[in-house]
Amino acid sequence: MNEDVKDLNLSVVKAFTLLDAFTMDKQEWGVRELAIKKGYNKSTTYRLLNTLESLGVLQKNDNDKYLLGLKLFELGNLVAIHKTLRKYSRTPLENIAREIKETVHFGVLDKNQVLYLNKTESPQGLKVSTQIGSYQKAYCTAIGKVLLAFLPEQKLADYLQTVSLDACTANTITNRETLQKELQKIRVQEYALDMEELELGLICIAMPVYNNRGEVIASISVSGPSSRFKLENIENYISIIKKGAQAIEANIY
Amino acid sequence: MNEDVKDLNLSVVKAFTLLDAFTMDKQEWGVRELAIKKGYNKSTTYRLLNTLESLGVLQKNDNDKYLLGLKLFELGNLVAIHKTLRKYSRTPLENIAREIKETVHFGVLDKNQVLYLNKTESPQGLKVSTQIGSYQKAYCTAIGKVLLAFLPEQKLADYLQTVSLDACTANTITNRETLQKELQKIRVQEYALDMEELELGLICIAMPVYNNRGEVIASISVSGPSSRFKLENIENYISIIKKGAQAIEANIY
DNA sequence: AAACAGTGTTTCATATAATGAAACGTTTTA
DNA sequence: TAAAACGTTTCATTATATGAAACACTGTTT
Repeated sequence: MNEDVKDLNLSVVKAFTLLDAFTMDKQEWGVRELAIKKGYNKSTTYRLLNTLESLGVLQKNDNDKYLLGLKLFELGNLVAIHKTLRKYSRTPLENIAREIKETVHFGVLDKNQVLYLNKTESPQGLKVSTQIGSYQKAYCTAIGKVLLAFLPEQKLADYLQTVSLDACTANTITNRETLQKELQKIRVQEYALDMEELELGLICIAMPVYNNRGEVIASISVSGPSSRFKLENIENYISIIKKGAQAIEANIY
Repeated sequence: MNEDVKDLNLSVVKAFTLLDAFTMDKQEWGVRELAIKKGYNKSTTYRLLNTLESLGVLQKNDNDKYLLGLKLFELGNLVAIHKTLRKYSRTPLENIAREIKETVHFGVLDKNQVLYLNKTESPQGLKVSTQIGSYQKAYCTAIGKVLLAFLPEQKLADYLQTVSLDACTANTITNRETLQKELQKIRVQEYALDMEELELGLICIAMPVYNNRGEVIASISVSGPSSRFKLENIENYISIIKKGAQAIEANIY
């Protein structure tokens, strides 16, 4: 946590630490509960929240609870990195979803995790739902395994050394050597499968997206419940996803 | 500026003031230039930027310049308010754009300005391009005029009293009474036109989106260059946009 | 090659501004 | 009706943000 002890502005750190408490699962916070949650003094928390509200970073609900505010929406839309990727992935993802009728995700690797940049949800009732902008473990998702597989050798080695391979389901790869072999296989076949490795009942298939220097910069996945997702369709899926990947590749540098 | 003199955390205010310097037009900032721009001390600016970087709010470029970071992308995607609107506007906007082949915008009123929540760009070369999450003056845009027209009486009165009607082009409505009459007309006909009132050569048509209590909560617009945008097509445009508005209305509460 | 200008970075004494315990109003719950 | 729960304000204290100046590094100019 306190790695470098650089001389940071503590108030600003606290402010963003407070903001981190706002998640999909808990979108509303009162002063007191947030102070307790983060271990800050009530007064401090109160003033920070107040400050953030006056900046439009937070806004108050009817219940006097705080919510993330539109300033963050504004700033979030200005983030330059990956913006192009998001923009040009939209239509191809939709085309894939239309053909396969399952949820399609688009992500990159950031800080050794999968960062979801875009998605198109399945039109069907039973579907996967991931939060855009959220992170997920790389080693147990199809997208993540694709991105890991095509990582430069040294970066992959670093990852494999430092990552903690916790089991999410009984199928999760928790052994470094097994993972290494899996990644080798993915490099050859140019797609990755996630056979309920992250979540029981959830199967995904992912393929790489290349830039024009031949580097893998992103990945597309299709996810569905194991009840629908039949392995005999894989060849079909692959060709549809490949088409989408190429459509994205045509637009990026 | 210093309206209430509430006791705010100044560091946090400064941090966000720095972030506000990052715009579409200027996405990169160095320490020194940003310090000068905001009138802060170089050391202070340096430390704030450093802090923000360590939080992932900013990230460094190759050139040692700072860019908005992925933390903001993450937070921006969690902003609950208007999220539903964004989600359900996507497909209808695309359908409109496909039929009309012009850029389609979707926005709400926030702090008396138009906040753009979503868009689908025209497939044609010559097109309007607005930044999602950005704000625009209400009184000289079609979306804005629709949203003003259906504002509760008191709120509209407040707006008309306080707004400064600056001319953007020769066509901008700069007279309060003229604007009031225009809004009256919009209420009746249920659509607004922007005849080069914001920008020369740019014409827009906008229509309201209602919630199920009959209140106007958002607006859809179609924008195109005056060279293409013919008034004889208006009836056609109206019916296409109306269809889109209804598709959105079907999904929101 | 030396001087210079333009950067980011670090230092350190100083004063400002963030801090927290406690008290104060409200509203909600028992 | 008491008590608990919550947001808000106060005020003395001390922690910490501050800024001028020096430093280090880079590329440009003379």
